[in-house]
Amino acid sequence: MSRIVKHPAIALLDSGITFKEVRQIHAKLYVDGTLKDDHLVGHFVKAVALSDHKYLDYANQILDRSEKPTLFALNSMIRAHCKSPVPEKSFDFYRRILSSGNDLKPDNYTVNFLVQACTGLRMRETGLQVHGMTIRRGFDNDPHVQTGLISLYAELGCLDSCHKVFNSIPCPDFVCRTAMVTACARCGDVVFARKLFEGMPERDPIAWNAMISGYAQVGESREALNVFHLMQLEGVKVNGVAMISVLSACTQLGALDQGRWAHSYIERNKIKITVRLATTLVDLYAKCGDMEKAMEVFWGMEEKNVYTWSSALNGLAMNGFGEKCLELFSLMKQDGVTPNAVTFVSVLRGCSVVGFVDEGQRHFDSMRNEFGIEPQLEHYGCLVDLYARAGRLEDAVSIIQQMPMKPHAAVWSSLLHASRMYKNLELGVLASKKMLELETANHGAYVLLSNIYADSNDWDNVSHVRQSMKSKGVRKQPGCSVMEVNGEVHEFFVGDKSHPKYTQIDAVWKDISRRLRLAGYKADTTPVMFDIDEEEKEDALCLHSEKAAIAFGIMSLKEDVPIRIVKNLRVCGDCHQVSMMISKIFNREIIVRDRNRFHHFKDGHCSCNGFW
DNA sequence: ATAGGGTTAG
Repeated sequence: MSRIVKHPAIALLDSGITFKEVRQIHAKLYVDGTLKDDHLVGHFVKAVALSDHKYLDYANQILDRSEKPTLFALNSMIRAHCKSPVPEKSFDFYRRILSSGNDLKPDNYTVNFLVQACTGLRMRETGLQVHGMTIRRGFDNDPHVQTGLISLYAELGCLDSCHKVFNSIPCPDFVCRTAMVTACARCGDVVFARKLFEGMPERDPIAWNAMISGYAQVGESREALNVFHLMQLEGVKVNGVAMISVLSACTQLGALDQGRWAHSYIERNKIKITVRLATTLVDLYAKCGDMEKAMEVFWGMEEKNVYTWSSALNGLAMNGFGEKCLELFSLMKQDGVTPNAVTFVSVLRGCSVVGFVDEGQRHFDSMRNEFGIEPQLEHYGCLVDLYARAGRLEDAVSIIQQMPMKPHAAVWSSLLHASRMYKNLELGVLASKKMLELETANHGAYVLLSNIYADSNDWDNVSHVRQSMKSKGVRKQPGCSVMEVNGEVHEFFVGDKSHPKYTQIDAVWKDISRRLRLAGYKADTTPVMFDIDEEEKEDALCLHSEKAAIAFGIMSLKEDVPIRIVKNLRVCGDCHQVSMMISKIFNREIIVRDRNRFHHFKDGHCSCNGFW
């Protein structure tokens, strides 16, 4: 048997390479006879196939010219396809192995890549078949395969199966345990994930990252940051991947100071700023309301991908800079970056916040016509919102009637909000009824419906709505505001008195109320009627969570520091008005991120111009 | 000659 020496030209293919170069190398190898050796063809096929998904078809052509493809070459094709956009093609090459008669037999590599292909496909049946096959062929004791199966079942959402596989392994190594930590966290059992993590005899940086991202992905951002601190205490080396999860936790919390600290940590420790990491930074600053900094990072990036552009576009739309969002979208296209379905959600929202109906419609149409993207439910939702906000309620209704899929509650919710804003009782009633058909327990729909009736002084119906709400036992998701002061995250719940400085907050709020009343403020009582429980209403000190947060901000932050609040629900009309007034009376900038967008309150105005 | 666990946008 001859020794296999890799051709130097093949080594060139390891890094990013243009198609032209691939062809040149191919020609060279053909001419010098290298491709007569099937083993070397295997090398070449692997190098081409793995260097870029775009070259997969070409790699296949090379393979087809091979007299007898080697198992290595076919495995390489399976491997390259299983992480491509078309994992199903992996099975074509598996069939080629099987149809080669006795010449070739699937080995542990083959099954491992097939398991990964199933993971990419997220197809239960296929996954189960491949699992059965690994057992039949006796590869279910292979640690790589076992770990792959755990990841597969996690992707399928079958936590039970993950446990079965995991429990069948007598002594799982730390790679396998890490996969299991991720599997549990993704499938919703973050408590067990933590238990496994704590029980690991050996934890490398990847295991730590799995735990941090596990918490970040289920929204337990504070615990994610806690684990990150533990990681540092233990002296584990932190890398860029961990920092992505850390930044993402800060983003969720709206913890700008901690996010800034993480950013400087990255720079201090010379952690390589990849496109992904920088994109996360753009998202961090955008979602913490510091759009200037977000764009500074964005423009500073040498390489940007569709995620990067989409983050920036989303940030601009969320922060109310609709026109800038649309300008940036043009630049994106000029730059040759192809927008995808996610990008269009941000673009359509950008149009929405500035009321550019026609332009929004044009972009919507361009999805299919120019980019071949079939608009999804979300896009129709944006379109309805676009027309509804602009007051074109009838157009919004006709879109809902004509959309090719069943409208979801959010679509009706857009119409409902707009109906109230434009005082269209009839449509408001229709929208809330439709909304409640879809989500019987939607507190917001009841509140808005009752507000609509209250607006038109229809008190019979107000009490009717109220009763049906009670009889159905609808409970409000408790309002919660989060605010960071001196790098510490404070949480405020509606009517909650547990904050250590509650007494002081209460006193400050009383002072604020007094000055608001002096300035002519009258409480908007309609939302109050339904936004709070009986018990709370009797309590003179009841505050929506953002009011408590604002009071705490005023007493804890210097005057020139903006008060930044993240809220889990939409801001109510009363809080919105109060925030505008406080921004003027106290000369404070208040930045509230609610469920959907930002409100930048300054000098008595809000960036949303009353549309939210 | 090849393989398993962690990461970004709605």
